[in-house]
Amino acid sequence: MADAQASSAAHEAWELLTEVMMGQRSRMLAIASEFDLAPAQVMALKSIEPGSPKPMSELATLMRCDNSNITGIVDRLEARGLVARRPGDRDRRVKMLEVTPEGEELRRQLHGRLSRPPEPLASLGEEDARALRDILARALGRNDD
Amino acid sequence: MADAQASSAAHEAWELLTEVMMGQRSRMLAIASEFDLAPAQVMALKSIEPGSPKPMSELATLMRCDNSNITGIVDRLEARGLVARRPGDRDRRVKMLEVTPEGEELRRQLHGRLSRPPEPLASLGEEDARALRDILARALGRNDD
DNA sequence: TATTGTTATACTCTATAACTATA
DNA sequence: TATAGTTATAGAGTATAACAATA
Repeated sequence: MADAQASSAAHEAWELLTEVMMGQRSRMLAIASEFDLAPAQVMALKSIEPGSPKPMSELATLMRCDNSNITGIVDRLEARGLVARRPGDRDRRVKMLEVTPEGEELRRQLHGRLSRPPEPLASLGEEDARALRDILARALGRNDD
Repeated sequence: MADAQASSAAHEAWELLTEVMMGQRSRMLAIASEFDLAPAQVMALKSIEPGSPKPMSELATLMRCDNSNITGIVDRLEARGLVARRPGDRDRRVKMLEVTPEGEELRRQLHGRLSRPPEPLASLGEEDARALRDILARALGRNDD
């Protein structure tokens, strides 16, 4: 019964969180189209960190989609000069993805736009913002004790 | 400078929140495919509440997409017997969308799967869960004071 | 034999523009 | 003229299956 009580507050929190997320959908879409990128392209670009090339299959895993999709997504990013395919060193079947200088710049701009807290969070008082941060850190297992 | 401090905690909270949301993506996709629905179809079905028919244009607004997309999405839901188009009472140009009994049942099942808090939230202690709920309620303007 | 990435195919989502039937 | 919904079209994402090169 302690369990039922516990899940009630978590349940309500999840419903509110869902609402926050839904509210961000249009913002994300707007930012993506600002940069003339499809949402999947944004996700791919965010996933490839400068300085640490990734096999295509790893990108597929991160994006939870089939390898065959990645071919097209990377084709389009490569056509725009944002990422590049490089042959793998050991296994000649794999192709490593890396961000070009242009890609890095766009990535920076994207991050600048996406990392800004949306209205609901920005409107929180300092005390609430800190408490929220700490609770989320615990939820994600970033224990600071 | 109080502002810079304030946005720092909100900023960190937003980064953590983004992480929570990303973690839910595959869950959402999995649940959608469990019911043989595309993500946009899930969103449409969730948006049409039983007992309160909606014009197609209103669905387009809710889903942040063009009217023309809604035609196809509703076509497929209607072909599966989940929603129905009904002529508008006053303005004969509009078509009202309503959920069929089958649609209501599927909606119920969907909600049952989607409304369950995901791992990070479910793992929170009761005190954190309540605090999280209250902070999110304030963030969304659900003031209880 | 198994795996990485590609290609071919088919379906869904998306926006734009042109169209219809109403208003 | 303007609006609600459709159709036509084109581009992008998605999964499946078949394939080439490599392991």
